Amino acid sequence: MADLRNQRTAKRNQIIEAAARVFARKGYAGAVVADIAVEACIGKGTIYEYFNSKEDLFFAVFEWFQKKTEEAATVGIAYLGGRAPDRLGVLNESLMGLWDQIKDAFVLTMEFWAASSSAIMRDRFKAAFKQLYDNYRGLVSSLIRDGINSGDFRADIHPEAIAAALVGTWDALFLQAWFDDNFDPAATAREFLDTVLRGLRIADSEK
Amino acid sequence: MADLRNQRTAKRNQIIEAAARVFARKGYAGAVVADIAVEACIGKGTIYEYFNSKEDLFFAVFEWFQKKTEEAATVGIAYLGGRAPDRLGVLNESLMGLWDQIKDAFVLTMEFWAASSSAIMRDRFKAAFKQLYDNYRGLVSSLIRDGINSGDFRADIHPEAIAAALVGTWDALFLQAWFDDNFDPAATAREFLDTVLRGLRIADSEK
DNA sequence: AATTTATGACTGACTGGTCGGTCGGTGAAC
DNA sequence: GTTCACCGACCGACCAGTCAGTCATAAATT
Repeated sequence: MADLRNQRTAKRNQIIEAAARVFARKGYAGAVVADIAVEACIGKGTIYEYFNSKEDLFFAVFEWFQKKTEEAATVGIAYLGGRAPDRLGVLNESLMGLWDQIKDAFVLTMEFWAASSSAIMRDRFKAAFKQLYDNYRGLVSSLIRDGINSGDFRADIHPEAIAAALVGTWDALFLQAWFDDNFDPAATAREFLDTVLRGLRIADSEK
Repeated sequence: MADLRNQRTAKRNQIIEAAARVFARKGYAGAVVADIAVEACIGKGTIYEYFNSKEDLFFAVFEWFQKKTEEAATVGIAYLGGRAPDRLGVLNESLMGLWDQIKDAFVLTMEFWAASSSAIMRDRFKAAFKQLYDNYRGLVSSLIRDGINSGDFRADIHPEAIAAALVGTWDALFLQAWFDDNFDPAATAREFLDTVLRGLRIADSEK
C-alpha cells in the first residue's frame, strides 16, 4: 500500500523532471506533451493519469523547481552562526554560487514569470510568486533586523525595503547573466553587497 | 512619395500599437493574429503586407516598446545638472515614478524575457536585451564615475558592478510590484538608494 | 496448485479544434 | 487600363486531450 503510494509519487516525479527538461528546452508553448512522454520513457496517455492537463503539469514543475531552489538557497545559511553582515555575505555567496548549476534551468524561471502574465495561468502563478518573494524577503529582512538589534546596522533603515531590493538584485543579476555570457553575477553581487553593507553599518561618527 | 512613405510607417505603427495591446492582454502564444487585425481595424491579410510573420511583428513591438521606455527613462535626467548623488536620486525617482503608467504594459516585458528563452526567438531577443542592459549600465556607471571624479564617491568601487546591480534592482522591484499589488516600488527604491548612496560616499573618517 | 476473474496502470492512434499564413479577388487612385 | 493596398475565406499543419484496448499482477475460486 505504502509501496504503491511511493511507486506512484516516484513516477510522478519522473514525469515532472522529464517535463522540466523539455520545458527548459522548448518553453511552455513550444513543448509538446508527446515529447515529454518520450523524455519520461512512458506513453503519452500515462501523463494524463497523473496530471489533468499540460498546464497542471507545468504548475507541478514550478512547485518542484521552487522547492529545489529554496532548499539549495537556504542550506548555506540555515545553521550558520556569525554576525548579521557576515551571514548576509554568506547568503550572497551561496546564492550567486548556484549560477553555474542553475544557468541551464534559468529559462524555466523566465517561463514561470511569463506564465504569471498569461491570462489563463495568471492567478495560480501570481499567488505562488507572491508567496515565494514574501518568503525570501522575510528571510533577509529578519537577518537585517538581527543586525539592527545587535548594533551592527543603523536603526533608521527599513529592513523590508532593503530586503526586497536585495532579493530583487539577486534575481536581476541572474537575468543579466543570462543575457550576457561575459557577465559575472557572483563578482558583481560581492562588490555591490560590500557597498550596501557599508551603507547599512553605523558610521564611525555616529558611534 | 515622402507622403506615401509616411502613410506606410503610420499604418505600420498602427499595427504595432494594436499588437502591443493584444500581446499585453493575451501574451504571445495566446494572441491570435486575427485579433490583432481587429484591434488595428484592418484585415488580417494586411498585417502580412507589413510583417513577414507573427514573430517579426512581436519583435517590432519589442523594439517599439524599448524605444518608448528608453525615452521615458532618459528624459528625466538628460538635461539635469547637480552632483552625481542627486542625479542618481532623480533617475531613481523618474524611473520608479513610471510604474503606474507602465504597470499594464509590464506583462510585455515578461513576455519579452520569455521570448529570449524560447529556442526559436532566442537569438534576436537575447542580443537585443544584452544591448539594452549595456546601455542602461553604461548610463548609470558613467554617472557613478562622475561621482568618483568629483570626489562624492569612494574611488575603490567598481562603477560597472554598482550600475549593473542598481539597474537590476529597478527591474526586479517592478517584478515584485507586479506580483504584489500592495508593494510600493518607488518607496522601496528610495529607501534602498539612500543606503546605497551612504555606502558609496566617502566616510567622514576618510576625508 | 491451477485456473479464472478483477483491477488498474499503461498505451498510442485518433479527433476536433485552432491558428498562422496564403492567394485570388476587389475597388480606389491615378 | 494599370497599379497596388487591402481583404478575408480558405488551407493544411499541428497538437491537447480522449478512449478503446492491452497486459501484468493480484485476488478469488475451484
